[in-house]
Amino acid sequence: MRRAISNKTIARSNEEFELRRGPWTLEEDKLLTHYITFHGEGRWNLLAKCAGLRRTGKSCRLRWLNYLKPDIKRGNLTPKEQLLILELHSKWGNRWSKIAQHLPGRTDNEIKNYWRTRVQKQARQLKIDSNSHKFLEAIRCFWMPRLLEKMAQASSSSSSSSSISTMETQNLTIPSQLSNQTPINEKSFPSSYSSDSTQKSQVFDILKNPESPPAQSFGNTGYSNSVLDDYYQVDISNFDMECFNNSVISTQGSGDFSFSERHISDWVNGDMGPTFWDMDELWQYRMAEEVVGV
DNA sequence: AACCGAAGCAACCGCCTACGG
DNA sequence: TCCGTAGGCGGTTGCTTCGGT
Repeated sequence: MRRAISNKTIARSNEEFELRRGPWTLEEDKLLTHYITFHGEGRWNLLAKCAGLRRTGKSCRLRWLNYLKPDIKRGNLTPKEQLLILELHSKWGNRWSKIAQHLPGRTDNEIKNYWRTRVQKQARQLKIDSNSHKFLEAIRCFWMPRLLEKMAQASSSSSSSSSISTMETQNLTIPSQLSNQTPINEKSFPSSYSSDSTQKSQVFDILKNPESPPAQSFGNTGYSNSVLDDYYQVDISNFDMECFNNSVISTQGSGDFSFSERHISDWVNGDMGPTFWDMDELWQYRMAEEVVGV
């Protein structure tokens, strides 16, 4: 009997110290949030013990930073956020946390997931290495222009003074440090991007100086209530590759891409091959033809 | 309605670095 | 200088959800 009780006690003791894994429960979230609210972050292992959580310190830290922290922004990435990710990734590569510093409310994990699920998916479908120059060039020439156009369109719909048409986006050149052939400068922005030079230069500053403190980045800091937010805060559900809708892109000269009147005309007349209402189809079709050279 | 594959994402793992003793 | 620990980061895994058949 004594031995039975002893074994039971030992078993319970082991159970008590056994670390939990897997999805967090509501109760655990409450414990962690409550503890941090009153005691602050840091000393994660100690925090886990004191809060009564059977989790590793690492696990607690991750849960807090990626999910529970009050300023975490949920929902789809806006076009401007996507653009910034593309731009910063071209500069820094997989430095997710560094990139995340410039997207207030977004976590490195979220950005990493976005890159892997959305961006790398396209590379896989095209059978090209997502780290290759070819793919980076494709992003610069195809994806980014569409994001810019989408943002401009959104701004034009909210502001009667600035309008943008597809035709106006001809010869669009994307600011990027990805390629040396396209040095970043303020003139790189389409003229139709904004009639307000102040707005244009603010966007330019962020892309040009990503090293600047996050406080000067997008979102609710620095430029809070700035034109940037009014200008680019677009809530477009599931917006990413569908940004290519209606777009027709051609190659010109030394690898620079621009919208061409001829292709627009072709598109209007329905001579553009696959139905371009399907984004993946468009992407694969045009990329295979223009970039991969198939 | 059931099944299945793909996509999305939360969580974990392992490695690296910084720091204090 | 070495060692142990904590924290941070990028890569990977696996569960859940969604959409198609």
